[in-house]
Amino acid sequence: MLPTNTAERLCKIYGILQMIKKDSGYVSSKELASMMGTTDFTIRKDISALNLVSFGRRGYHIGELSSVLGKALQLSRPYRSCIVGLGRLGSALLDYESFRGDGFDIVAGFDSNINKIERIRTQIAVYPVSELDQVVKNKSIEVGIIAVPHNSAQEVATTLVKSGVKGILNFSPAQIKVPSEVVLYNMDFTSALRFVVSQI
Amino acid sequence: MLPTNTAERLCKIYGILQMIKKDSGYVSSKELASMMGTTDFTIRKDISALNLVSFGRRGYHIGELSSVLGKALQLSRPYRSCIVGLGRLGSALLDYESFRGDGFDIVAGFDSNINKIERIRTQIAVYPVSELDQVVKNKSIEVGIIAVPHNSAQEVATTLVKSGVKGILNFSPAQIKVPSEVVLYNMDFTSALRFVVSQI
DNA sequence: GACTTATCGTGAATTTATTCACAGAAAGAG
DNA sequence: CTCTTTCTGTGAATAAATTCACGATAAGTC
Ligand SMILES: NC(=O)c1ccc[n+]([C@@H]2O[C@H](COP(=O)([O-])OP(=O)(O)OC[C@H]3O[C@@H](n4cnc5c(N)ncnc54)[C@H](O)[C@@H]3O)[C@@H](O)[C@H]2O)c1
Ligand SMILES: NC(=O)c1ccc[n+]([C@@H]2O[C@H](COP(=O)([O-])OP(=O)(O)OC[C@H]3O[C@@H](n4cnc5c(N)ncnc54)[C@H](O)[C@@H]3O)[C@@H](O)[C@H]2O)c1
Repeated sequence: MLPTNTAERLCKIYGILQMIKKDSGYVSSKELASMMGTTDFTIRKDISALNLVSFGRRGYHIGELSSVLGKALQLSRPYRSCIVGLGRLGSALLDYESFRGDGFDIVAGFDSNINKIERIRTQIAVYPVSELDQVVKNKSIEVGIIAVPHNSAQEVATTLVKSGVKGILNFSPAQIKVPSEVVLYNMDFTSALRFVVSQI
Repeated sequence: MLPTNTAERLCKIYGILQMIKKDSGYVSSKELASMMGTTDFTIRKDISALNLVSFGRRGYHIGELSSVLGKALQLSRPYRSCIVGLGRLGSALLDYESFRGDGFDIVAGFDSNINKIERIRTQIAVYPVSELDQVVKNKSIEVGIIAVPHNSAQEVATTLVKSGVKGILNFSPAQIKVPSEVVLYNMDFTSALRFVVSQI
């Protein structure tokens, strides 16, 4: 498996490639490095983990690199995903159309508040959280996005895992636990802000 | 200065301490480790960088550790912050009351859309983005949170830096550049989702 | 007060990540 | 066709981060 830091950077590179796809067909390690705030050797080392052979003095062919990365990172097919908790943040995520183009198919939203579910206006199907297990199984949802208050986060995570979700993106500040075979990534805004001021 | 990973974990620890403050007065490296998904030696090494002396068989005194961490990470005073871009995400952030309790004083919001500014209902003062420079200077705002579309992100970042902001949290997927003395942290949801599926 | 136990602090060992240095490949110029 | 330039790929060197091992300390127990 790819080293963690390498995988993280490769995901970033993949995103950049999607954005610049229309531009001239090649991109160099130096250009990528300057966009990502790292060095060209790091980029080359990262990419060299993919056994891509594309020499010359023009850099990497964007289409080719993109496709190799897509395979290595398993990004070449869309992932069925859901959002749990449709408050301020969750409903913003539900409405974010770019996810589809980025390879994430948001196919369901869940909330515990029935009134909220009735009021919500969106293309995406929304359900009471009591149906989470059933819907996740029926729709073979693989990724769960948690946007509930921190005191409900563990409970939601546990249900998601039981229902068969393979990966979780957690927006709550709660420290949740999942079995080691399930991938968990935390996006804690407050921690991020704290890190920023700690580095000032 | 603290090693990057250490600083990041210490911020997380600080957040945990704030949450469990009411509980019994001590917490051990093992407990922290299990909450954070790391090991007890790592926690102890991290904390040992702070020259905290607190022996015994009860672990760390929560109040004491919290105060030492607050000093080391410069978190012991509130930081004046602003949000630029009051769309779906930005307005959710503007409304997130917990930031205040977490030591971040959101004192202004900005948007380029005048109609939006008039319609927004919030306690926090909102301004057209044309006044950003002036307001940031007048209110001595230190931290900027970017929630504008990716094609405006660099422009906003440049203005924030010119106005004197010291740290930036960027929610757009754009790869923005700032002078090295300004702290930049990116929260790219799509990259995070990609990382999750790459690890599945 | 001696004994037991849970926990910390930290130097040393190990693993992981980054950086360097340079050979090799292709594109373009003359 | 040869020379120059601009890239990549990668083994070796360096740096950073994590893990281990264990002595030291204080709380609780008898
Ligand atoms: N809003 C922000 O800008 C912001 C910033 C930082 C962190 N967060 C975190 O993101 C999470 C969501 O924040 P928010 O502002 O959207 O909160 P919110 O209160 O607006 O929304 C939470 C939603 O979750 C629903 N909910 C509660 N328990 C549930 C359960 N067990 N199952 C399903 N749904 C449930 C509620 O009905 C509500 O609709 C929180 O953990 C918060 O700490 C939000
Ligand atoms: N909404 C989400 O859930 C989500 C998810 C992932 C990433 N993001 C990113 O977060 C950012 C904001 O997303 P959003 O969904 O809130 O977008 P949005 O379109 O709802 O809001 C963007 C806001 O920025 C304002 N704006 C545009 N240019 C500006 C400028 N130069 N100065 C000040 N304000 C300006 C617009 O008027 C609008 O109000 C985007 O970069 C998006 O890619 C959002």
